[in-house]
Amino acid sequence: MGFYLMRTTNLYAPTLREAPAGADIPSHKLMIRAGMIRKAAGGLYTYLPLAWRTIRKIEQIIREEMDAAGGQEFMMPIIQPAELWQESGRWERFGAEMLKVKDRHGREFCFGPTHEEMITDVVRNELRSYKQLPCMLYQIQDKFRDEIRPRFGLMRSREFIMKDLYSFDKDDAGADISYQKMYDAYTNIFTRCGFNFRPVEADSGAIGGNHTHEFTVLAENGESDIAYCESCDYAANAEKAELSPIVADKEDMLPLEKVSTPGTNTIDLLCDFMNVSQEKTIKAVAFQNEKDEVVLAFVRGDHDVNDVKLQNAVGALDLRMADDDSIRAAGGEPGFMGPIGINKGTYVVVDSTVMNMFNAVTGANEKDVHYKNVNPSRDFSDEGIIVTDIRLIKEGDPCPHCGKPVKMTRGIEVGQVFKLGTKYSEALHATFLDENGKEKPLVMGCYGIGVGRTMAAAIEQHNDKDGIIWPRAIAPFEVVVVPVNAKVPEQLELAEQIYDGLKVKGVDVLLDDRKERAGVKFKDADLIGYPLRIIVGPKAINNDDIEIKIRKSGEMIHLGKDECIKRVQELLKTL
RNA sequence: CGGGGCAUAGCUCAGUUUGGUAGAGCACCUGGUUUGGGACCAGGGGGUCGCAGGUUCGAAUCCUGUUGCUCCGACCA
Repeated sequence: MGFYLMRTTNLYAPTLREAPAGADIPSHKLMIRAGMIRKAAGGLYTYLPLAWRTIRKIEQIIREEMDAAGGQEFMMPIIQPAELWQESGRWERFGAEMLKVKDRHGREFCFGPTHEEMITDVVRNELRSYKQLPCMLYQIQDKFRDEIRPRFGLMRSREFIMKDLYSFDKDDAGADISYQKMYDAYTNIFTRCGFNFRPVEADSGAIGGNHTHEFTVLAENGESDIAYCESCDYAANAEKAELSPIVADKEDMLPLEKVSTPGTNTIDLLCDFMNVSQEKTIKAVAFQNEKDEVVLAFVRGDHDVNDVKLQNAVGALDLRMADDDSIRAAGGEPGFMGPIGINKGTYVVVDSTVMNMFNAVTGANEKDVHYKNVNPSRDFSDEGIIVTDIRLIKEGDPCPHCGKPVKMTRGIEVGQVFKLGTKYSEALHATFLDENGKEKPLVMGCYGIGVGRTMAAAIEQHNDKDGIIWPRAIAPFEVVVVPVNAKVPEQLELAEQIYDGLKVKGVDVLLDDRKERAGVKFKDADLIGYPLRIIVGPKAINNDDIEIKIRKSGEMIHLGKDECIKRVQELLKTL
């Protein structure tokens, strides 16, 4: 037929029986074992042909949806001049994650960890009129972030492929429309990729901005904790999920009293000693911000601190656990901290729920001493304390939308949509003239998809003990044709005929013509995870009995040569 | 960055305690027998034992330093 035969003998896909030490999660192990990726260094991977085919299919789906939503594809450099980042203030703020380099003249650059500054610079001189708006530009580009701890293969690598689109509108209403278009496009993309996913409300993080959703694939090995509601459509990243204060039953406020509580430096020990429930205690957690100032957070004993909320509450760039010396310097005592008696000027953040408590127990800032009958509404001076929601959501907490108990699950964040507002356009003076000739900053949005991570997430969600189970849309090949014994000319010829027949119909097909034993080829087919396998053996030659095996269900279909092509096309539609 | 672990053949690992000729399985090459779920037999290639110092007649093994990888905690697509 004149088609180039895509043969396994001509495919660089070195499969491995065992995964190298250090690959821990299924997607990482399987990508290595299936001959898809190889590691060059920590967080740096080569995409071998099978992986690259899948990457390109994912990219193609993204392109189609971005274009349909009005996006225009373009390309920016990966190396970016320091000046732009200094202008936006992120040269320092991005920190060590940004890989900085100097050219031969000593001029400073960075490897782009993201492209807000670049794009704003591109448009600021020539996107000047409201008539040019809205405008959406996107690229599919390598980015580099010098991650503290790259891990899980492509899930958290340092160099990674990302689609990023930037929208420019003349006002908030326009930006909302762009945001919604992208939200819908993302929904289409991840649906087409075969995911079980949820768009979740999220914190906007270092990138800035005020409204954002993360598109999260539900999977055991995800790095995000997701709270979601089965009664309504609420879903949020745990670090974002807001909580209303819990109202405790009213009690008479008893007089504040110090009690000796030797050795009770944890909530568990304290509750045992005092014979009270955790709900009657106030837990203290001490942090330090980037200026080494101490931030003391107080939540109910059975609750945990949400450090993202806390960070936002005090406007910190960075928070870490405080060391004991710093705690003492602030007037606290490790293990026995309380809000009463802390030095003025120290950040004291109290969770809203705590303020509703009655006759609670809290540390007295002296070793082996607690206060009892603490009534925050009476005993915590308003002066200098911050009262807000800093609590981490947990399973069973009331849904912020409908009040029903929420569920928790793990997820892999594969995409994120942001309303940036005018943060970057103001910093970089990217303005346009409106209908009245008035100069205004562009209203921006940015929208990212981690392409490699999307591939990894697909494997996390679709695998079994034998290997990968690709959704058809992003499989490296849709079908593999396996002559059981490629040394038998009749089998090879029939397999080639079927290959040609499928190829004519536009099916993405591979011929496993290796002169290996059948078992080897079957094992590889399962490992690599082609959605369909067509087996051409002696039965096919003698009895016109060709077998189609469906990878996902394991189902085996027997049919004749004449029906084969048509049936494969039908089956593919269901996978 | 903090805390643990590891570094020996392409991959998985033994050998290190007690210093004395560098090993196995898988993979690879040759020949033969096999051929519907990772075959078998015979032969073969392949390692400056992460790197640099030191101790010793002699170091994969002991000492010091260093680098890389990896797992656990704080960042993120």
